Amino acid sequence: MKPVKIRPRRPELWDEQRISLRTVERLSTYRRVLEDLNGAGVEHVYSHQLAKAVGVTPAQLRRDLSHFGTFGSTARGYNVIALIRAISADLGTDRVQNVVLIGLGNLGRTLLSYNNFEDRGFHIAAVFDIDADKCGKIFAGRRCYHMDELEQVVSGLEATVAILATRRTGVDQLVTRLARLGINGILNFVPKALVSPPGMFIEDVDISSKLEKLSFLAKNVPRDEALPDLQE
Amino acid sequence: MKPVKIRPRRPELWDEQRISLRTVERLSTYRRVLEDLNGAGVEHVYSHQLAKAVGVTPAQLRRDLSHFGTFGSTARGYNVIALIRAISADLGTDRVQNVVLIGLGNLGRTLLSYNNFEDRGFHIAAVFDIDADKCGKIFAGRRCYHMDELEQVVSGLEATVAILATRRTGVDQLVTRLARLGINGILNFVPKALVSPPGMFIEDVDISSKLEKLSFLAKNVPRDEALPDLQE
DNA sequence: AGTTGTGAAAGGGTTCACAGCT
DNA sequence: AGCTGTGAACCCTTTCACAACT
Repeated sequence: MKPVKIRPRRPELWDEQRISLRTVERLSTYRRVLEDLNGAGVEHVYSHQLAKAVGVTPAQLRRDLSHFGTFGSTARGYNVIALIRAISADLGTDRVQNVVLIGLGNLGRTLLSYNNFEDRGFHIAAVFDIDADKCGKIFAGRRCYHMDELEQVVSGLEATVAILATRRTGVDQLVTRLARLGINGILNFVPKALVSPPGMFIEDVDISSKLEKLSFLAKNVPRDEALPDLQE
Repeated sequence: MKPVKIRPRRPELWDEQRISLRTVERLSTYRRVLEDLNGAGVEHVYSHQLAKAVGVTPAQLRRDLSHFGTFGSTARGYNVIALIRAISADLGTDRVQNVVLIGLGNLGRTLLSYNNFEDRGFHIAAVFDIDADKCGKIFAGRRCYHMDELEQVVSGLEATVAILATRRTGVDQLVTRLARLGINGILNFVPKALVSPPGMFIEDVDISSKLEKLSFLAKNVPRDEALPDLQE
């Protein structure tokens, strides 16, 4: 995975500031664990404590954070709330973002009623399906629109991310349609390798693939090789 | 991500055969795309063709495959069916595997009726929930068992992988219970950093985290930096 | 004494480029 | 001519280890 050149908040770092996407992924988990600590009333945490709780090395945690600024104090470690705020700001989840959901099958409806999204700063603002029977009906408080209304509805939402939970047929055209609407990130549940237009980021969620990985490990890795800290 | 020492099928390669887990993950997608090609009647494929279809470089594809044997012919490239068989054998999905599903909320029920698992060689052989109201009832053809029956039911299944779709409370104890039952792989949908007993592999599926990654990219990456081939 | 942030080193993964083959 | 499989080079990521600090 190539690192990505980011647009830093402080212009003096503009040139050649590169962040690994792995670092970004870990930021999510850091924040989630920090929320737990905060809920438990913890105010300050040392890198080795937080690192243990998320399953990384202290050095990696400190390195990851150092890309975004210096948050720690030598005496007390990291202020939990301040660090949550800082990570949220970097991820862009410090304000609620509208996302669009396409496909209201079993999976789509489950995602729609998945509270975790709202908790983490994402609001499913509109839902779409091709099935005319579903359109007009209300699902988890949202009226379902027909795919034909996509352009019209989405343009008013300022959404940049779409969740794809449709069947395989026609997804490629759908992706280009979304790109034209200003969507530049897709969370893809369709088990198919999408062709991504320039400027579009696609994150695949392939659950079967994870099962296959586990199957491989169960089959090939001797018990004593399996380390407790194996992380993704 | 550390590479993993595997138990090679050919003993002459025993010492120091190491496979990157990234390679294993890609194997899944190779196979999926190969199935498509096979369905379209394609018999042979060159590395550059297959690589383009899955979104990796030809060199990487060849390198990945080379860890498991030599499958290609200089003249005709790779035989599609033979390669599917070889990858399936390596992943361990050449025979159907029983898996266990724990938690029958919205998500659990969706996973239960998700055909993709069966298509890819995984059979959900038993489902469990704590809710006494659900137990005894039939969901997608499977009787729901109570968590108390876990030991009794699972021991007869020869399952090595469990899918966790429960609430957060009590998951850690659940993981150790599963470990004692011979489960050594967990597909975890619970948004919590699990502590993994020795010998246990845990794959987290954190959908919100992927949204956060997309949010970061949308916010920080200049349009012209977003490459069409950005893969995970 | 014990922590953070970070140069430098080590380790791991990807790509290059070509020998060997058809 | 054009492919595969692979040593070697390159690049990216993680870890080490320590100066600066409280």
